[in-house]
Amino acid sequence: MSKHVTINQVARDAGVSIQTVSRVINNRYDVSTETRKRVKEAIDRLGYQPNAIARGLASKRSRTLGLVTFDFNDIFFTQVVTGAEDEAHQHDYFFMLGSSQCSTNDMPKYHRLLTERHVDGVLFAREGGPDEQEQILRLANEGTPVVVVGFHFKNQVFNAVDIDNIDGGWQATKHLVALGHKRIGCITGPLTTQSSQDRLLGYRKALEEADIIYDPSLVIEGAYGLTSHGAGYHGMKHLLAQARDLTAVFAQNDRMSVGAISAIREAGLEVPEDISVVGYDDTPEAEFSSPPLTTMRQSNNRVGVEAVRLLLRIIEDPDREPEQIIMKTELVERRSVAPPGTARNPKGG
Amino acid sequence: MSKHVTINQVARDAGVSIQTVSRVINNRYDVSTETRKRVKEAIDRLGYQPNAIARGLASKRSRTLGLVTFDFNDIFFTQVVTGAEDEAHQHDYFFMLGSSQCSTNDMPKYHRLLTERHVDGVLFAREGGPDEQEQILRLANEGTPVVVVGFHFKNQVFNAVDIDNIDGGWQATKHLVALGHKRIGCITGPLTTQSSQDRLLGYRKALEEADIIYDPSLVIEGAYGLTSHGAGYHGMKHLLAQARDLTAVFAQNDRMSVGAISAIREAGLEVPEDISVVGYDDTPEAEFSSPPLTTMRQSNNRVGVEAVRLLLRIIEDPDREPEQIIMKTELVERRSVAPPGTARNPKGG
DNA sequence: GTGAAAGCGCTAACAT
DNA sequence: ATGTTAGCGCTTTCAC
Repeated sequence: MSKHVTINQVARDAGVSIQTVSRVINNRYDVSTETRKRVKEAIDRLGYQPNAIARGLASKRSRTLGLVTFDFNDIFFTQVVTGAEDEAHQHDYFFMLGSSQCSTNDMPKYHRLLTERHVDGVLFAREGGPDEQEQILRLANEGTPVVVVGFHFKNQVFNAVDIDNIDGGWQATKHLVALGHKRIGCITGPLTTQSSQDRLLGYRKALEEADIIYDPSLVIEGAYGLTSHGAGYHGMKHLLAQARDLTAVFAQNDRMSVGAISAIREAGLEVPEDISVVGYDDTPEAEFSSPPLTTMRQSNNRVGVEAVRLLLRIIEDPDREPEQIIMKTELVERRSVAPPGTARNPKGG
Repeated sequence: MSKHVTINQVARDAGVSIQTVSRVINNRYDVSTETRKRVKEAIDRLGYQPNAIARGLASKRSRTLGLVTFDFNDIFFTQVVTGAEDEAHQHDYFFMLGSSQCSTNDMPKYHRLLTERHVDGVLFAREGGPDEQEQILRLANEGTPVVVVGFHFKNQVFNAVDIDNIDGGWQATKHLVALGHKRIGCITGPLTTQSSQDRLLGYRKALEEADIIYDPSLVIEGAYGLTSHGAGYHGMKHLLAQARDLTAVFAQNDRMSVGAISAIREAGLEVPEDISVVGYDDTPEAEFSSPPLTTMRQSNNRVGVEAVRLLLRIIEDPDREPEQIIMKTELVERRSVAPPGTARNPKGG
């Protein structure tokens, strides 16, 4: 219950008007060096901290950003959030959480963030369904600063920071193809998400380039988030039943890869001797799972940082042209991949 | 840029004064049913949303909570956060993120949350060092509503929600002991954390009860968070070199277990035939790693929910007695554990 | 039960 | 370069 110092006391202490103090804390140029110094001293002396709530009310800028995430259990998003939070703090912004699911007939949380808490902008770190995407577009059209992360709109340039998933899927698959694999399975993420579709597109592209005919029965849909491991496991079981001549799998995230490997082992097969596995994300477990995972690496932190920078730019200049930042991925080679036919004893051994 | 409806317009529309509207939105009892109805209609008609910033300034209650986490990459905390956020929203509270590390000579983020953003309370979902703990105690003494999660103070009752880690470590180890294991290794979390110390305490207790002499050379310190896998891997390598007669390991989180299993395999041994492994957390990967992990399960979401409830109670009544909520853990049996000596061929085969 | 007045701590627009 | 005057949109007294 320590009494907070107000701008008033600082003004009195420094022998200036409230206004002048305001100018100093807002770094305005029109204050004489001497006055500025005097005010700053008073601020330090009294330990004054401007009240962000009052500033927000008066200036109509809350210096608060809304954060909408699907869940904190997907490594991509948690890393993005970490980067985003850091960058926001650098600019004296704070994030407010608006992630949690709401009861169906409720208003979306980000809406409340906008109308009640008056956040200056919103970072969407989840790919919602078409409904939500439409909402996002509408929001942006109404002039709300919005940046999306982890997906982007294909038919228009929208403020977004994303990973080049087509290229990622292509690189992952091409790596397998280059080693001589011809029967390559694919366990996708949820095909409602663009990232999964894109990674699948990259997969197909790599096959085409190698004149390998695309076989839909080698593709099975998995899941992101907490259920990934299970999805990878069951997906792999299915693929194994589907095609015993499979020699490689591209699982669209590392968690699914781990689940897939589990299923492969259960079938009495070895990774990579019988079946090679490529993951995606280069999560921490990738390096230390058995075998260590060949996977696609991307700087998710960086995605968060760039997203906040972009969002801040939009807040400064709401009329600026939309900008789409697509970042690259790189292949990390470990031990879950080998040329086909390296099994010590043929299949099932 | 849609003009926000203000309380003024609602008052005019309903033909009442501003205060009456205020009373209605604050659910005060001293409004006649009829007036209340009229006001509510006006609110709906105009789509009025009270401006939380203005309310905060006037009432000195921001309806905002500060959230301090170590990082979002530890499953315990992310799940706690998910539960906490949900519960907060139910009570019209929002969370502000104050997690990120700050430059050394900077003020801690949670301090800015308190002095600048005027959050009504702070949830500490990380166990900082002694310095931070002292800060937390000081904050609380000054009357700031604070709840800590994931650890608690042993020498005093402080507002905290935590897991009974001693019991958890005891259960995990006892399970191994009951199967006949005598040489049981332990890969702890960072021993600077209470949870790791407690789990270790439980481990020792279980050994003692079985008259197994505690051998410090079987205990090695690992890590939480992103580096867990690596720590588990290296820790296990170390243990294996240290004691070839080891038949079981209690790794204090699932990620370390996965890393440990990797190391065990690399040494040409099998899990659980040669070495049994018990993890902790029952993370999603536990079920689908190979082999599926026997581990300790706890409801982390629930921890978050209870923490917010407690925090809200404190905010309502700052003078209430401190309360410490310690939740239980349960063992989940899967396939990473077997009685000792089940190897098909003896060690190294 | 309802309204009028005052003010939360700051910024904006205009003065000087 | 600095001060004055008005609010921002609410809640809080305290009237009636």
